[in-house]
Amino acid sequence: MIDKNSPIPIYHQLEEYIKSQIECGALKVDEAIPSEREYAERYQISRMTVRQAINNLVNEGYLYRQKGRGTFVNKQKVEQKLQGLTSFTEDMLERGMKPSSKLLSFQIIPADIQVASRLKLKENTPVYEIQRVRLADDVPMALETTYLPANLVKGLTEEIINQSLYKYIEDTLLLTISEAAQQIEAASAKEIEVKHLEIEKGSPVLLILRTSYLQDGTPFEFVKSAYRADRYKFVHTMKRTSS
Amino acid sequence: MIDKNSPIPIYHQLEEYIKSQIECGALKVDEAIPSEREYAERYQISRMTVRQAINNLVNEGYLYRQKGRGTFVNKQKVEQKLQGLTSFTEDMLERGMKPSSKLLSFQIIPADIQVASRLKLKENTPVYEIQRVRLADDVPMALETTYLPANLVKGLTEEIINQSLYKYIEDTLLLTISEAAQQIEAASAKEIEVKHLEIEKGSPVLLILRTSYLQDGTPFEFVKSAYRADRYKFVHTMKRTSS
DNA sequence: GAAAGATAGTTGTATATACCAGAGGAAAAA
DNA sequence: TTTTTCCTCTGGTATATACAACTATCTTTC
Repeated sequence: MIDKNSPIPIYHQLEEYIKSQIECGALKVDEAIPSEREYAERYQISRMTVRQAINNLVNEGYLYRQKGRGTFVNKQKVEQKLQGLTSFTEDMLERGMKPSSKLLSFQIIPADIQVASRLKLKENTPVYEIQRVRLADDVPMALETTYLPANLVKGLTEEIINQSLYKYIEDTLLLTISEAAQQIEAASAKEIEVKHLEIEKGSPVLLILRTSYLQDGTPFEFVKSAYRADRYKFVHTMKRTSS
Repeated sequence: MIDKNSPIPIYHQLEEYIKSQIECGALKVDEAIPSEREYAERYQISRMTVRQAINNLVNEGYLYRQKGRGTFVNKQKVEQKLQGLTSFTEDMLERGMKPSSKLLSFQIIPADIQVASRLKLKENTPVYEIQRVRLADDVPMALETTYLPANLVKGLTEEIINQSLYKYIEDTLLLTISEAAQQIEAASAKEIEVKHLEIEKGSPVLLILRTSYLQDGTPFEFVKSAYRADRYKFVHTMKRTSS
């Protein structure tokens, strides 16, 4: 279960293990999980390491502690899914469509002023540029250009981006995607968009500029997307913050 | 500053101290705070204790870490407020512009199929229809049509809607606005939008359809807005919900 | 039988130490 | 001058240990 020689931190392995135990029902709601000392003993790791794993799960709301009694499984939080930050792939699946991509270009280039500013990098810092036509049910839906700091996502290959970039970032690089700021506007299709989206010149497109951040606030992704206005609507929910 | 004999845990004392330093401006946004080792040395406490204090502040969003560089002060939550549900008036004030309106029509009409569906009413139920040109710094920004169930917001007058509708609903009718669902798309300006927004035929516009709900889930407002694409961008933030 | 005390188990706080990995600048080499 | 190497700073991970504070149970005492 716990592999000390793995490059994945022990506390993270334990976190995943406990989470899986909760999800498969081996640990039930309001039931005490094994004590910190027991985990330490069982897997021959330090109690402080166990604490680090449990602390994270407490912060994420999976567990709660009671001094002198133990640590218990929390009720699953009912997430409001609609407003979540999702990739194109996740978005399309949610809408019941089959997502696919056509890769136009994939290269490392020096960041121009806009990209550098969005990713909080110095100008000309190397970044991946990935340009794709995004398809839904095999019909062009959007023209998307993604920029990633080259030093953050080393070893990116065509294969990976054909799978799920977000999955790679979260599961392999072990980075935690936290939040994103989006800017949405309407525009007339430019030459390149006319060509790849198979629309007429002057047709309206929905432009979405997104900057995504890791938990520590580091920007890790800047995406420019141009969606076909006749095929795509952006949907989200908002809460009223009482003044 | 740090009292080892206090019954208050050391890490908590340090937390409060760092927070006060942020609030009084001694530590500025995006500025590095002293390193963990420096705090440990300065107050003769263990680095792990310092880490515990800083961890908590990171989890609460006061600080963010960057491996190899240091720990930095985060933007205050006030700057992260943009995501809230706001009226046009509040939105423009937030952007530093002067909002105003030109009332085009104000009447009670039977709900058509779209409006009835959005407000969860039967067709032909009476609703207020308010059509306005929204101006920012005296320049047309959007054409907006609002629908309100007549039985929910009785006694609506032109005066009230020239003030703040949200204020009236919350302060006078004592209804609590909870959340809204929005649908954002791009389109080409229609005849009526061309006329009132002073744009050319075929210009792109940003369409925003919003349904707002009270705390008990009752829809109380349906708004159709067409914004000038060259003057308005919709901005918001999203959180990543871990799968 | 009821109250008081001991006991064992839990999490909470704190220290000292060690090594790893990323970032950045200084020194050395080309 | 430009490139490379190295050193030192940073936070990240992990261990071992100790005692405090709280909870629940068992045991003794009244």
